[in-house]
Amino acid sequence: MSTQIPYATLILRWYDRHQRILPWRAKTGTIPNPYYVLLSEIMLQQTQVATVIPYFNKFIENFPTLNDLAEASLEKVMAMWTGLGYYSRARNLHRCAQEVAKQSGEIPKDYQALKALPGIGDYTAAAILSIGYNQPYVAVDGNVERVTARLFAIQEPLPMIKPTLAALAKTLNEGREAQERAGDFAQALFDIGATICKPKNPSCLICPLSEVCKASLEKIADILPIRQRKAEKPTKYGISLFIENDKNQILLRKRPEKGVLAGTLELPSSIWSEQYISIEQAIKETGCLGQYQEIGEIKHVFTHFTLKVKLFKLVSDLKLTQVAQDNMWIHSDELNHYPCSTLMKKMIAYSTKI
DNA sequence: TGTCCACGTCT
DNA sequence: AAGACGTGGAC
Repeated sequence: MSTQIPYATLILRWYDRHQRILPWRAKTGTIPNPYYVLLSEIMLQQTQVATVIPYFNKFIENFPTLNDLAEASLEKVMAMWTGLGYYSRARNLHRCAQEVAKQSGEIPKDYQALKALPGIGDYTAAAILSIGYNQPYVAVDGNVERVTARLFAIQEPLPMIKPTLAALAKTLNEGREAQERAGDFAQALFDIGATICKPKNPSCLICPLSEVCKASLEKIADILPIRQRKAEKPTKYGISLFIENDKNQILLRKRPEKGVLAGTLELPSSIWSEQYISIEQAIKETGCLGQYQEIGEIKHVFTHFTLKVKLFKLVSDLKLTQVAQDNMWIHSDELNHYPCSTLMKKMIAYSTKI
């Protein structure tokens, strides 16, 4: 007969011996500073602890209280955020401080009120309530997701399984101990995720949960959580024609007002399709009759697809058919006066060098 | 040296 | 409601 020690007990026992010392963290037995918690949690969004530490210290030196932050200029706040990335966090943080200062001056103790503040979403609201106010919320971030997926050996892929993982994570603090030590419990989960249950090479041998962790027992911890391989972006193919006259002007035309690179200038080009078409067909499509020589291939990555374009250069006289009526001749130096995509600049620069 | 990617919030 | 945000770390 075996009795199962609750997860929360194992986690808290470990935390009492192995917790990290962090500048925003309250010393054991002391009341946390909710402003420190809020500031650190905003900084920790998408950013690692080691990166955040010097920024947090600098902010606390300059803005010891939330009121100081609210009264500071946005410029100063932005300047101090420099290098930390995701700058909308800094703008939102500043607005958040101002809203709190304007209201009660106290950071809300209520989930909905917190979420209504700029820059605070599900995760951060739960983190502030648990760590800052010792309320039994489970803040589910990527670390907690990973710990949960391993603890229960969840093999379905993210992001599909995200809601299930969040629901499971929220069962971890059941029991009197974790309810009473909500802040410690939340931070304990983060510490385990960061120092033991790492994304790669998890240290199951020294993990307080190893004997109850399904993934560890099945020796599959290192492959969890499984992520959906994001759909490969399709590749499209096109042919573009580089045509220069004796005044060093380049033949360009305007793309349609809708769709990719709407309304920008382009080299006369075939439609981008699933595979390369022949140069003869591209000539017919564009209406730019003549002899061409292939000069290279340009690769360009859009959000939704990768584009490969074969570049051809005109090596004979040009004869335009009616299809080509809208074409215009532009000198490459004048190009800046027209809307022209990076892709086209790339292609023109390449062609000009040849 | 570049390329890929993290996974919280906002729009 | 998919995509943008921006840095640093992994390969």
